[in-house]
Amino acid sequence: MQQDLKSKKTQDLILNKSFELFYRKGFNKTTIPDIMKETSLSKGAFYHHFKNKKEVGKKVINGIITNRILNGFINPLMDYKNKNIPELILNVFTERIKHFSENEKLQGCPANNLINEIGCNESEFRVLLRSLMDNWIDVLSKTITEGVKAKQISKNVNPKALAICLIGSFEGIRGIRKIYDNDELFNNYVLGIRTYIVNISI
Amino acid sequence: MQQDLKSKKTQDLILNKSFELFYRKGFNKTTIPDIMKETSLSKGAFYHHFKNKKEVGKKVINGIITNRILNGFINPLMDYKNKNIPELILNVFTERIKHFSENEKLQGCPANNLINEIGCNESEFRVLLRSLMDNWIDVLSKTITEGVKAKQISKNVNPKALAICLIGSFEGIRGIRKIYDNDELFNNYVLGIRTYIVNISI
DNA sequence: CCTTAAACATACGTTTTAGTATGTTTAATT
DNA sequence: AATTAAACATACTAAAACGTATGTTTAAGG
Repeated sequence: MQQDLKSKKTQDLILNKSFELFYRKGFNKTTIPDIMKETSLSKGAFYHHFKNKKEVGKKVINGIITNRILNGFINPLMDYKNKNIPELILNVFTERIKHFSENEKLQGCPANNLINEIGCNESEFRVLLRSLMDNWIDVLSKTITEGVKAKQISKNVNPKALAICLIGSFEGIRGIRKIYDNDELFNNYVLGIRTYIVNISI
Repeated sequence: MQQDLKSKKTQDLILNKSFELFYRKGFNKTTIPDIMKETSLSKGAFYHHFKNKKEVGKKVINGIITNRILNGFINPLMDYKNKNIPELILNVFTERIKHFSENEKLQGCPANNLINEIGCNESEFRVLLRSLMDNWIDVLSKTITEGVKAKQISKNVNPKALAICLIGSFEGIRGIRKIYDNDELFNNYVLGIRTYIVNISI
């Protein structure tokens, strides 16, 4: 039984280090020797626990990356009761961005990086990333719908369209920010989104 | 003199095929043998004309990719005289997207792909891509400023903030679209941006 | 305690790629 | 026409990566 724990622990170690390298260097630039050097384990350990890099990639998406999006951006949208919804949305999409670490600013969004790097070339990754985005879009749409119902957001707003614009702009900006060294882009993004949200708020 | 022409022609051939492969497979996944197979030339030809893949990458960015953005998205913003500027912007950012080829839908934006794939890891690419984006942001900001001056856009709008939101959302959506197989995302994006533009128009 | 299997480590074979070096052809110059 | 240099082609080297095969250690179970 204790062996199971050890196995799980090394698998998690490999997955965590893999995530960090995928995030820092990209999936394609990361090699299995790269990963195992970070873990201080051998190549034998890697192939004992995983079939190949692709399997690791899928588990990183389904685990670490999905959880990051869930914890950071989806779950916070779900407890909208007794809250002003435009304010909640503004908080999730613009306040949060201000407190990103330097790494998160320079390295962008792990999910969006993967989508752009191998989006159209790996159908298995594609499916996983798509259901992640589908979920995000869905939850945000529903939150916006609640905002409309609560008469906090204009009835003219199409919830899914707004959701997609918010998520799209957020990911786009996090990508473009990678080629800059200061926060001007983020600051302007916050301003522009605030204007949008204010204009559709009641 | 005719030799110069031939040299230029093969260089262009290599650059064009490189662009296609970078666009389709990504920069890192594209090898020099890959490129030369497409040109039906030998590896000797490659190293006769270029130092390495990185040099090709820089020339592809500065040439083909920059020109695509210029022709498709920057220059159309520059002749705003006698035009309704909100309409012009809407046209550039939403009408254009509807007529993308299937490849352009599945493969996203070449510039944004590169930004996300190697944005923070290659300082020379970074500089080139940044000046491209700077130019885009600048031209769009100025066009929006003209719209404000012409009393077609609300004075409450910060031109640079709006420019960055428009470009960011556009690139973000083009990225996310890569994991989908239909136009629902694009259609919702168009709707959401239209709402934004309409709300700030006078 | 002894067996056995899991958890690794080490070594190796194969393939791929970058880059070089050298050969050959073509075209410009004298 | 002969020379020369550019425009390629071919062959090769070295390094790196993937994946495997086989060894060794550790821990669980009878």
